[in-house]
Amino acid sequence: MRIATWNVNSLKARLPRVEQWLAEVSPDVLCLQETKLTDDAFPSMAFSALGYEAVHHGEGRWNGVAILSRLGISDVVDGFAPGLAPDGDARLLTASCGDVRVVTVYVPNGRAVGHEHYHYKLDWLARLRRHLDQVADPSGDVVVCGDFNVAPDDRDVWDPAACHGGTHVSAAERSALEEVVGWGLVDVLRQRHQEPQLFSWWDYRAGNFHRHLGMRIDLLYASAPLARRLSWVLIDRNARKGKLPSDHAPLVAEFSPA
DNA sequence: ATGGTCGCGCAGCGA
Repeated sequence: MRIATWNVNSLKARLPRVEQWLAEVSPDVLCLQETKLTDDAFPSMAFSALGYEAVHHGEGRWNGVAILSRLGISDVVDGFAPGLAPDGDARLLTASCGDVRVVTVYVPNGRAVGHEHYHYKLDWLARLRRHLDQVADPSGDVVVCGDFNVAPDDRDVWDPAACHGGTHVSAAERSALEEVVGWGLVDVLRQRHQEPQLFSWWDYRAGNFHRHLGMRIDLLYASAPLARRLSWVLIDRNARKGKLPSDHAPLVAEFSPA
C-alpha cells in the first residue's frame, strides 16, 4: 500500500496540482491538511474521477482535513473520539482504508511559546494520544500522519540555534509528540533515513526553499507491525517547486502486503 | 533593502 500526506495550504488553490500529483504518484491513500474548505465545497467529484473515495472534515476559511482512498473508506470519526473534549477546529480525521486504520492530523501551530494557542497545541497533542486509544489498536496496521507542526529533533530544522526559543522545537512540544509516539508508533522516514536536513516545509518568504531553509514537520507514523513492512519512504520536494506550490511537500511511504 | 510570501477575502490576520 502506498500512502501519502500533504498539507496543501488551500485545496481550492491547489486542486490542479493535487490532481496532477495523484496521477503521477498514484497513492492508494492521500491525507490532506489545510483544505480551507467547507464540507459542501469539497471537490469530491474531481477525486472520484481519479478513482478515489474521499471524506472531508472542514470548516471553511481555516484548517480542514481529508482522506482520499481507493481501498474504500469506513468507520469515519470527525475530530476527537466521543468522551474527549471536542475541538472547535477541523484538525483531525480518522478512517479505515482497506485493512489500515488511518488518522490524519493538522496540529495547531502554537504561534509563540507561552501563547494561549501554544497551550492549546500541547493540550491538543495530549488529547491525540487519548484519541488513538479510542479509535485504533497499535497491534494492528495503523498510520498516523499529517502536519504535526513539531520538528522532532534538531536534525529536522535548518539551524537549531536560529530556531531556539521558537515554536516547533521547544522541549514541551517535543515531549508532547513523544507521548503520542509512545502509543506505539514508528517515524518511518527516520526508520529508513537518519541524515539531517530532510525538510517537508519551507517558508514562502525570502527564497527559503531555494536556500534549503526548512523544517521537517510533516510526519508519517506507522504502528510497529506496519512499520516492519516499509518498502520505501520519501519527501517529494519536486512538488514544492514550480508555479503555485504549497509551502509543504508531500511525504509518501510504501508498505508491502501483510 | 530591518523586509522578504502566500491564502483568504477585501483589511489585516494567520502561517
